[in-house]
Amino acid sequence: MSSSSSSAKFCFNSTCKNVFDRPRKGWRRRTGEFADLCDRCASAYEEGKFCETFHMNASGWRCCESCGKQIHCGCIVSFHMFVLLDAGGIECITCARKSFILTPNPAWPPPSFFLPVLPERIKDLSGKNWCHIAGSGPVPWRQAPSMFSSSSAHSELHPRLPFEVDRPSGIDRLIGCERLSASSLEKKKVDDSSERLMNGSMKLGASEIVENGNAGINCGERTIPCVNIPQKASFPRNSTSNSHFSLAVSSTPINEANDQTKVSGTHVSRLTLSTGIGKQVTAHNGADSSSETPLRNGRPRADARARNQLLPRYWPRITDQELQQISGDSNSVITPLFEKMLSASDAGRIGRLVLPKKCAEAYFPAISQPEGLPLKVQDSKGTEWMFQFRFWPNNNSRMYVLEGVTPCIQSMQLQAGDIVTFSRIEPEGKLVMGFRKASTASTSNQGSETIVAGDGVPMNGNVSAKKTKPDQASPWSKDEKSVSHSKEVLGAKSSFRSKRKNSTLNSKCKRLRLENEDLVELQVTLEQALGLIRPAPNCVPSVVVIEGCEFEEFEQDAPVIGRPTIFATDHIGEKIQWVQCEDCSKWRKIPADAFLPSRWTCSGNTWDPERLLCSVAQELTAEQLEDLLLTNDQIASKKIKAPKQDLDAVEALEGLDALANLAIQEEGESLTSSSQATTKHPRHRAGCTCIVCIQPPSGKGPKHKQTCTCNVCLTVKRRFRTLMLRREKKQSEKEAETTLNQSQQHPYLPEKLPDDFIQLSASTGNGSPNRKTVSSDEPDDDPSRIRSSVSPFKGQIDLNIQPERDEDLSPVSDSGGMIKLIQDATETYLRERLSSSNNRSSPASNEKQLGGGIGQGGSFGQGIVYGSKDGVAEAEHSVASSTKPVASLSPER
DNA sequence: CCAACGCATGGAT
DNA sequence: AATCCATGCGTTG
Repeated sequence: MSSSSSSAKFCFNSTCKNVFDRPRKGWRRRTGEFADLCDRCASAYEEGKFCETFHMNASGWRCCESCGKQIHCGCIVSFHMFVLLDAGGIECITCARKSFILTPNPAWPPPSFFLPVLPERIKDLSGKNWCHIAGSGPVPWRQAPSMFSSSSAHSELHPRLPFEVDRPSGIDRLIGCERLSASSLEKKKVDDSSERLMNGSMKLGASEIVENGNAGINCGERTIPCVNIPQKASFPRNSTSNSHFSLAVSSTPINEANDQTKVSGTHVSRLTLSTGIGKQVTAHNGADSSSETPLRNGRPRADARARNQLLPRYWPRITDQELQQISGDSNSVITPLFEKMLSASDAGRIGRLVLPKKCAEAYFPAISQPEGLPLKVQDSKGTEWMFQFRFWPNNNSRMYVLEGVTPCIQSMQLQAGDIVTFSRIEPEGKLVMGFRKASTASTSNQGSETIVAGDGVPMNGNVSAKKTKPDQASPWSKDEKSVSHSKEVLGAKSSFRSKRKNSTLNSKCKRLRLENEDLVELQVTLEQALGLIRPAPNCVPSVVVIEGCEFEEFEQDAPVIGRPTIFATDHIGEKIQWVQCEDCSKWRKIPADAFLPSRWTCSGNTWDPERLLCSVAQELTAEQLEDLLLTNDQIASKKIKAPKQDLDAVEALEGLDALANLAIQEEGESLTSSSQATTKHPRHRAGCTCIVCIQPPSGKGPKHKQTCTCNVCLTVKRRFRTLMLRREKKQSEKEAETTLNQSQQHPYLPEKLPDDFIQLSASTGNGSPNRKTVSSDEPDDDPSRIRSSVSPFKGQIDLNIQPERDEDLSPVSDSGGMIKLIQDATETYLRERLSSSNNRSSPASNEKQLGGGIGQGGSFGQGIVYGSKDGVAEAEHSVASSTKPVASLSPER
């Protein structure tokens, strides 16, 4: 492998030139090879004293801004010893590690710069030539952009290297790569890389480009036509973002073994630690590529398999915390390999984790027999698990699975939507499995890994209470956010809708996998949305506490969307609201019963003519306002405490969520895509709560007796009624439209039970899923089928019915529980419905009130009810009512 | 009857 | 159009 170093018999240290018999490896040269040193120099290097020993008289010494320690900044030997500070100056790596400020530093060549992929002619630049560049003074900033370019291009082609630890957020990557160039990701590598660079890069001025002249040399003959790349240097977009890097990897020089992968990784890790370039590199991390393979002298197997790029969704985004967790205090080098969001079946009790083919082939042992191999994988706690790594033949291809993962998954308490990460500990090569809960909210100052999304309870969009997070209790109460919140909410909602319906908007959303940025957006907007939901005028929501969560139920009128306000009591004890003007952000006092349109300004302050103008000062002092907001936040944060600790509760809530989602799903769409962070499984809709999706691993769900009057059951019953009413409404509308009065349909019967409803019911109540009798596969529009199964005249709902089989009216196999519950609900519903048909009142009138009869929206006192046909209102309503069984009919289109 | 296994299917990319 | 992969489902023990 080494042309120069292996043949060299002299110490690479030009000031030494000792002759040695057995070279010891020193720093990594730009060629990717290592400087062969004599014992003495190698020792000095390993002790971090090389520059002190040999370069004391050289230029480029600077002091750490924190501890004052002197670092030889201009030297390749020491470049891993410091980071460049944004504000200028440097900080030694020790201090940087402490302060976690390893922000991207574009100054240094990318790791790839040093990797052994350079053409031979470039290798000749090593040694003193390089010293002239790097060792002669401060970091060559001017080279940065071009280096980045090559970095980007190159990193694209390399598996993720040990140092390449994403910031938890990964947002910049999303921006720079996944989001902006999503469409290009699957293209050929060259196009791909170029495009990514273009998209992900900060455009540089022409002068900078020119100044990057030598970048081209370095790029040389790489697969990526680097000539083009400097045009669009891939500068970290998020240079302003608060990123930091994992420092879990060792920054100390590591003696190299024969493993080139590790070698480069080790080297690079130093590099990254010192420069932060890694973050930029991670913008394309993990993307193995065929083009790297022949160039690298890495482990043959990995290279041979790392022929194809991993899909971005498998790129490891392991966080520093995770890495540190994995690596512990050791100096192990962690190589994040890939990650995967658990699908329902992955997390299910089958115990098979489907591995992305390319990942499996790239990073796991080669297997030729379907039986595969036992694979030892260590989790982050150090527990070792033995899985069977195997494959099935599939369409002339293979499908790789990891079998026997259930215990591990359970021990990690993972569920669909959570993410498992696979890393490798070097040099042992041990596989480590980490995980990241989908619900892991953003930590501290780092963008969000994912905002609550996967585990459903809060983010299913079903909590209509004024859900807020303690730390963000009132997003709309903050000026900067309140400016556009109302528009944003509606816009975001419709945007989600669009994403779900129109895959052309964002192809990545086809799988309903929300990228981090979306999630951030979602968090904000949903929060805002929840803040916007108001009981309809004259409607007092009943508050139900379910498993510690407080829900508002809108039994009569669906909640409506309006301007968020803060309810308070004024000094004379009168109940009031405070509302913020969208234009001037001043807070105005309005009556407690006032309902405002989502966009409200002072000019709408009809209650206080003196404060009709934005120019008029607000009544509240800053202090009062602060108190108000604080109080509001506290109240809000009290409202929802997701009982995550209680699995049963979660499951129960998920059940409710499922029911809640029905209304949406009926329409074939859902706002709850946020809850479905996992890949949507093709035969189920988003938010699917079928057996596979929601069953607890053990298959044992919470059981409810027939007579159970717990909140869950009651709510389910109510929900069912709502569902029936909606169905009925739909049906009657259909009838009205077609003016086919001879419809054979019993007007009070739903055409069918939504599939998911059946599934949920069966699974929730039965606890012993039987997928053969619970089918959601085929949309069945034949009313007669399910109708028969829910026929009140049979007094039973056969939740096990197969929609395909009319004759399947077998009695419920369920032991009672939820099915009975639904049965009761059905009866109740029918009873009520029959009586109300005599004096037609509630549902219809509600509907009229809400939808204005035509469904085009109407006004409510001071407020505005968004029309039902714009889709948004419906969506909002769905969100609002999702945990609130809505007895009234919501406007349907 | 049930769970596990392993292939087939079909939606998504 | 090809491939991937989530998961359905028939088969087997």
